[in-house]
Amino acid sequence: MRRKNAKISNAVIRRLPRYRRYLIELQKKGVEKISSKEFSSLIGYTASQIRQDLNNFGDFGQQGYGYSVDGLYNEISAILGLDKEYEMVLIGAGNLGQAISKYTIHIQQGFNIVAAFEVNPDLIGKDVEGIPILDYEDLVDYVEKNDIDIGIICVNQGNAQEVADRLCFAGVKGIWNYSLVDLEVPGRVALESVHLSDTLHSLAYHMNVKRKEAEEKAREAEEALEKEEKTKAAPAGGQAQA
Amino acid sequence: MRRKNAKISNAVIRRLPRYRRYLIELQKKGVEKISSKEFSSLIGYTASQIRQDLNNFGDFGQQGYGYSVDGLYNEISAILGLDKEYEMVLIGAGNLGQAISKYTIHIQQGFNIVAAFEVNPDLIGKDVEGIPILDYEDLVDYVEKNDIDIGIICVNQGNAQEVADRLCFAGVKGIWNYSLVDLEVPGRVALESVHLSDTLHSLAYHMNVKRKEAEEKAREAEEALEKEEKTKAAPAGGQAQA
DNA sequence: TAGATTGTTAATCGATTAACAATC
DNA sequence: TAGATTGTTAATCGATTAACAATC
Repeated sequence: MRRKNAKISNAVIRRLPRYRRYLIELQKKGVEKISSKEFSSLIGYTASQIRQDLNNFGDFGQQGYGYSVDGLYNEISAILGLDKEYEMVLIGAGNLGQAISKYTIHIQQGFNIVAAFEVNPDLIGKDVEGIPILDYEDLVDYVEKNDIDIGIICVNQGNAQEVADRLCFAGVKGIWNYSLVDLEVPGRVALESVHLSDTLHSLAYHMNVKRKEAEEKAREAEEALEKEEKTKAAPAGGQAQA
Repeated sequence: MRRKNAKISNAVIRRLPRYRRYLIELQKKGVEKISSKEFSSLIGYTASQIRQDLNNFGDFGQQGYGYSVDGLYNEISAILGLDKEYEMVLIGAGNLGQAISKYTIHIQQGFNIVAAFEVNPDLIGKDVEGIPILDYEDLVDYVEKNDIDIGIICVNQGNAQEVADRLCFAGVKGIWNYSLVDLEVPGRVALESVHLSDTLHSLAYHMNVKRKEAEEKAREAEEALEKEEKTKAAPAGGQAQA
């Protein structure tokens, strides 16, 4: 199988998990093969885009046949690195941190959260579904000794960069950031930031656009109605166009 | 102030909340004005892009001066609709739902969560920081009677579309979706999906790319070293280029 | 006024879509 | 083989960057 080595655009990468989700659904339904055309009508990307995307990584299909659902699922999983295991720590065991951890433990196979870290003495010593909550001061030591791959940052804005610095110093390979800040990390560390409030603001924008559209439409309908009534009031053919 | 009416691309919209976050930081620091060039070095977009983005909505700047930090903050907030209030309900009061609600209540001014809905009888009748947890069967009725704007979906995959259907039927204007599914909603309803696992998978991909890059580099360094040692072993000037 | 910086048009770059030859 | 569908090249579309005239 041929591999291309050009840099893959981020737009493509963001689509891969979605392809994978739909492939899981197809597997559940027992579907064995799918053409780019069928996949297109399911997932909403053009068939052309699907073929282009996949061909960034190899020739996964077969002319005249399509793509094997199992095969494609395995390929995409491997491309995303989901055939590997990851050791993770959580920093900030508040509501959001605890929820994200539970969510990850239950839904994400291969992503193992092994410890949480806190500054709050009321939480240190407790646990989140079996994950011990340790003292934040011991973070660097723990990450180094236990070869942690990923740090999940769920602390408040002000401390997020300091947490990231410690994690990078201690040698993590990736950071999953839920704080509101845009972190700075060295080039060797991968960073994925989930700015929840940004998504809410984007939602608010789109709601307002739709509201304005609806108002505009209502206004036009009203005008049309008024015009009609005027026409009715005037004698038929009264005001000619000329 | 002139307003353009062409459709704004989604790429622009996604940048607006980020501009706003940086403007808040500038306000905190007491900065009163900023040029697109200064803003660029802060936020990481090009000065040209910043001016283009803002000019989609109006002439917010002043030649020879720059942009007023307060003024721009207010404009962007208004564009995003953050000068309004929103009534919200949560559907699915599990770990993630509760955490998202608490997060939203505490951090997002203007977004009011007024009720949560559950099918689990152990949760119905309890509350989340003062928000009552009600019976899911009463959702439509409650949304209609209380003019709810936004529904937050934090239920499991299988039920998400059904929840969305009920919310849309009851008349919400927007849905903030945390389920794993890509929901179908009528055109009049705004939808923002936060696929947390997709972001984790994207992180895994980038980690693996960086790992491969590092391995490649290490391999090259080793080869270079081997070559050097061979050269050292051979007599100086032994193998000439000619 | 001169200098600075915007708003906006033009040029470039990149991503998506269309078309079709290759091939199963 | 004929039909179907991929892989890939070419065309189009859209977004970003550069350049500069307008103007504070």
